[in-house]
Formats: sequence, C-alpha cells, structure tokens
Amino acid sequence: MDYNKLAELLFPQIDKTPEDYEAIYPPRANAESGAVITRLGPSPTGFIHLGNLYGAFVDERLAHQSKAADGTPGTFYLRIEDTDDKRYVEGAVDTIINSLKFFGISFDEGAGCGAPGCATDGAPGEDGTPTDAGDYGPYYQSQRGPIYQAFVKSLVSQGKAYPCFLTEEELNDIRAQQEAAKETTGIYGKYAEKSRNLSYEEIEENIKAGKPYVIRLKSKGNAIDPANCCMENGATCKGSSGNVTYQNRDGVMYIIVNDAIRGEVAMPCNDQDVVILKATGIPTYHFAHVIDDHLMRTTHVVRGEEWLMSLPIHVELFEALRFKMPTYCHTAVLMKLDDESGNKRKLSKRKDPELSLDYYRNEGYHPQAVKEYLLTILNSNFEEWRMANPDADIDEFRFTTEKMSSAGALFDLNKLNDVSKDVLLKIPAEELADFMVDWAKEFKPKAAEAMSDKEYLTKILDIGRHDAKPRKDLIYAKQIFDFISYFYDEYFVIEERIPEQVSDEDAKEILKRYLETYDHSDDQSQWFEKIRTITADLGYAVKPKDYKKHPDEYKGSVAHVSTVIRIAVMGRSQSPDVWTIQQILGEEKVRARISELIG
RNA sequence: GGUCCUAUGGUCAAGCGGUUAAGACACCGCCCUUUCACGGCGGUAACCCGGGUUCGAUUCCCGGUAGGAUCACCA
Repeated sequence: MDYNKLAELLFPQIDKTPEDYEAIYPPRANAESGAVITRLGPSPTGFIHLGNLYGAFVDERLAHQSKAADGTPGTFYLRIEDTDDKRYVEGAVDTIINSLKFFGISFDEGAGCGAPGCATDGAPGEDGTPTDAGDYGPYYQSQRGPIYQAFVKSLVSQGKAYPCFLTEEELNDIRAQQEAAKETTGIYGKYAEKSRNLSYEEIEENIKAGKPYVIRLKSKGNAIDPANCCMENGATCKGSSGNVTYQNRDGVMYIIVNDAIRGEVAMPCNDQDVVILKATGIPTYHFAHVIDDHLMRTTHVVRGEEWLMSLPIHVELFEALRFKMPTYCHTAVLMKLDDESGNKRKLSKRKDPELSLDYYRNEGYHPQAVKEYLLTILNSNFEEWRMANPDADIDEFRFTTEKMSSAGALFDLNKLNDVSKDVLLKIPAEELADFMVDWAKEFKPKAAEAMSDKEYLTKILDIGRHDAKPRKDLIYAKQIFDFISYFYDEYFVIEERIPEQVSDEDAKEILKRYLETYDHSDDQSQWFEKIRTITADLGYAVKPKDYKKHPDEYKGSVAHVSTVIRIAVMGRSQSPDVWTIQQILGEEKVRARISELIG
C-alpha cells in the first residue's frame, strides 16, 4: 500500500504540512523558561457549573503564580471545544467568560478575549460577539478543521491511521457479539482487521460510491516497543516532567504516567483503533486535545478525573505524532451525599441546584467566599495558611498540585457558610452595601428599592463589626436581607410573641414607661439604666442571675423586659444591640413602632 | 463484567514504620452576656476487613469489601 497516495486520495485539498503549523505556532517564550501555560476547554453548552469553576481556578492559579526567567507570568487561555455541533448554545461563550469574571477569574488569551491588536481570528458570527485574542488561534475547535486534517493526513501517509467504512449497523453487530462473548467492546485486534486490510482500490471505490467513513488510529496496542518510541528523539512523549514510562506486566504492556495530582498512574496501553476524525471531518475530543494542546503549547492539562481512563489513547496519539507530552493534572470529582442512598455521588446537574453557579448568585454568596471555600477543598494546607495570614490576599497563597486531594471531596454547605462569615467580615460595609443592592436588583427588586438609601444600609451592615470580637452574622445576601429586614418599614413585622414570664399588662406597662422616658440622645449606659429602673419597679430582677437563683422572688428578669422592647422595635427577640439599632433607626421610627403596639 | 482511582470521626482533612492519631466545620455542655451572634473552655466521635513484611503497622505489600470513574463518529 502506498500510504502517500492514500493520504492524497483522502485529503486532496490539504496542502499544509505539520511542519508548516509548527512554524506558525512556535514555542512560547515564557513557557520555554519555566512559565506554566494552562487552558480551559469547555464545550459551549451554556451551562457552567461548580466543577468548571473548580477546574478553572486550578488553571488560573497554576498559570498566574508561575513565572518565566524574565518575570513574565504564565498564560491562561480559553479554548472552546465545540467539535460536537449538536451541543452549541447561543451566547455560551459570553456566559462562560462572564461567570468566571464574576469570581475573579479572567483569561489572558483565547475565545472572546478581544484585546485589541493581537487578534488573529474572529469569533463566529457577526453578532457583536467579542473577538478573540492571541497568536495561537483559532480558539474554536470548529474553526480548526484544516489544521487537524493536515495532521491526520500526515498520520495516514505514515501508515499510522486509516479510513474505516464500517456502518452504524456493523458497529452495533460487533458490539453485540463482543458483549455476548464478554469481551472488551470496540474496534481493536481482529475486529480492526477488516478495515485495516482494505486495499487502495477498495478504498477508492468506497469513496467514489460516496460511502461515509471515519479515520481511525492504527493502534500498536500491546506490540508497542518501549525501546523504540518515547525514549527516542527526546522531543516525543518524554515530557517536561519526564512523565511516561512503559512496563511489561505479565505480557501486558502498561504505561505509567506521572500525574501532578495523583502521582504515578498505571494503565494498560491503548489497543483500540479509536476514531480520530469523524465522518464530518471534525476530530474527536481525543485528537483535538492532542493537536491543540501541542500547537497552543499548553504545559499543564487540568481536567476532571473522568478523563483518566482515556489517557492511554492520548499517550499513544502523542507518541504517534512525536509530540512532547504536557503534564497532566486530573482533578477529583466534586461529590455530594445522596439523601436517598446515603452514598457519595457525583454532583448532578438535575438533582443538585448547588452545582450551578447561578445558585450562588441567587442566594447572594459573595464570589470571594465561594473562591475561598473552593480553595479550602482544593488545597489541604490552605486553611492553615489562612489562619496564619488572615489578611493576606488569596493570591499570595502558594497553590500546589501535590496538596490536592485525589479523592472526591464532598461539597459542604456548612463549611461554605462558615468561610463566608469570615470573608464578609473583611469586606468594608460600604462595599457590602453595593453588593447587597446589586444582588437585590437582580433577584429581589422590591428589596433593592427599600435599600436605596446607601448610607443607611451601610450603617446597618456595619453593626458590631469593629469590636475586638466582631459579630459574624452576615453570610450571604438572601440571609443578610432577612437578617436586617426590620430596618425597613415595608418589611417590618412582629414575628414573635412576648416571653411567657411577662403578662400582657406588664408588657404594655413596660412599653408605656419606656416610651415616656425615652430620650434618643441618651448614651448606651444612660439608656440601659432606664430599663433597669423599669425592670425593678415592675418586680423583675435587674440581674438575670438573681432570677435564676430565686425564681420565686421575681416575675422574670431584665432579659425578659428587654425582649419585650426588642419585639416592639425589631419584631423579633433576637438581634444585635438594641441601642445601636435604635440610633440607626432614628427616633421617629422607634417611637412610632412602640406607640403602635401600645395601641 | 473489564480497566483504573480512592479508603482516617457526620463532613473536610494532617499523618508518610514507634504520636496521648493534629486541626477546621457541624453537634453537645459550660463561661461571657439584656437576646442573638462573636469569643473562651471542655466534650462526644475515626485509622473498612483479612493476611503477610517487621521487634513494631493507620502508615509498606497482597487479597477481599465498599464507593467512585470509565468502557461512543459526547466532550
């Protein structure tokens, strides 16, 4: 078989060679001297979830905390993996960029990153989508067809790949047969022979007949010769961290890959003649990954654990193409405890609203809090670091893949809330006020109206935050609004009953006397002194301990008296310091609310 | 089913041949306190099972078990 002739038959329109593309996309200067190049490769389904954020965060940190010899940081770029045309959703790229930007993650390069001057290609459509930026584009896989095909052509001309005309029915039959015989499914070994052994004439005939076909990799399978591949000509599989070795285990050839998160991972070599180019001329993920990450000069591939099992395919592809392998970082899957089974399971799009990034925006979690929480499950030593450096910027933390857990972490809302309390405490009240209003405008418009007085809102949010032991009761916007809603008349309601120690008559009397003696200009101790007086006059204990010790001698204590006032002014029995609240509320409102209750 | 990954309290996790097996969250109790929150102190609670290796295994090896991942012209 003349493979060159076959390649020409299959790809007559392709005139560029791999060498041409190597020249168009030269190695990156920063990566050459140690900087890390990472990428996010989402498919444009429009759904971006916590797992994406988790991965993106790893990518971003890895790239941006690395530096080349001259101090230039690494590069983090966005590549859209839209080889599956069925899944494209309009506006998805904007959604991805904006969602991540909300969490403080931005790209240096790639799809939709439109920095002026350096764009080498445009985003699809003339609909005003931002243009792409960078010298390694196109950044949409759907636009890279000729590039992939040039490499496939080269593979075919070397006899490393071949066309396959198997129909869907034939494929199904083979699978059924394999399943019945309890064999591994797929096209490999003897199942591949039929297509592998097609003569040039047969192929030509099929093509003339218009039969659809795919291009498959001619896998070396177990027959791969370790002495004669990776180790040879230093620039192939033997990657930057020297991370693939072969090992014969009882006649089965294994690859051992050094994963930056998991350490050494051993798997049998690939023996499947996987599809690399679909009938449409578009590559499969496997092929696109290998070509793109090589040509775009990615140094670290961060992706979910679900890709681990296809690593042997990628290794063989890198080998066949003589590319240097990147360092792989296979992250653990985010898990959740299933309510029904009690088992850990992958967070699911359908069942778990907290998987969606929108959930956090809806509830009004601050992006910093989510980020901080993510880091606590991402790197086991982060919490320790945070305790030692409570005020340091999160980016000062030295993130390492070694400290990442390889087991799936359970998502813990409690922990998020706890982290959030501390994060919000460090954000100035004024900024928090803006955050609240922005959130409300989007999710609770009426509340946004209520909170329109920013000065007032700022004072409210700042209550008790500057003491030696500051309050930490602000967690997320929805919760915060519930927490402070009584400051706004339109949301003020009496939610609780007066304590049972206080009779209705006493309650009225307490409020009456409170109102009579109320002086808005009293300082806190003058104000409380008056409450003590009322307390004693009506037969309640001024010291709660006295009541506790001698419950028979008093009706109740100053705590109960205070609660009555609390309910009158706040509508609830639990709140921060009453005096402070009244100062913010203003005399008019205080008097009005109490009068209202006395009737 | 094949292959791979993982296995320390309810959760996240230190540990990397000898420890009273850290810490954080949650939970419970006490203290502080006019309520709540914060804070302080204390408490309940863990090395999946069975074999080896070793003077000694949570730690190393093998086997089970359990959970997860994956077996497409989807990524």
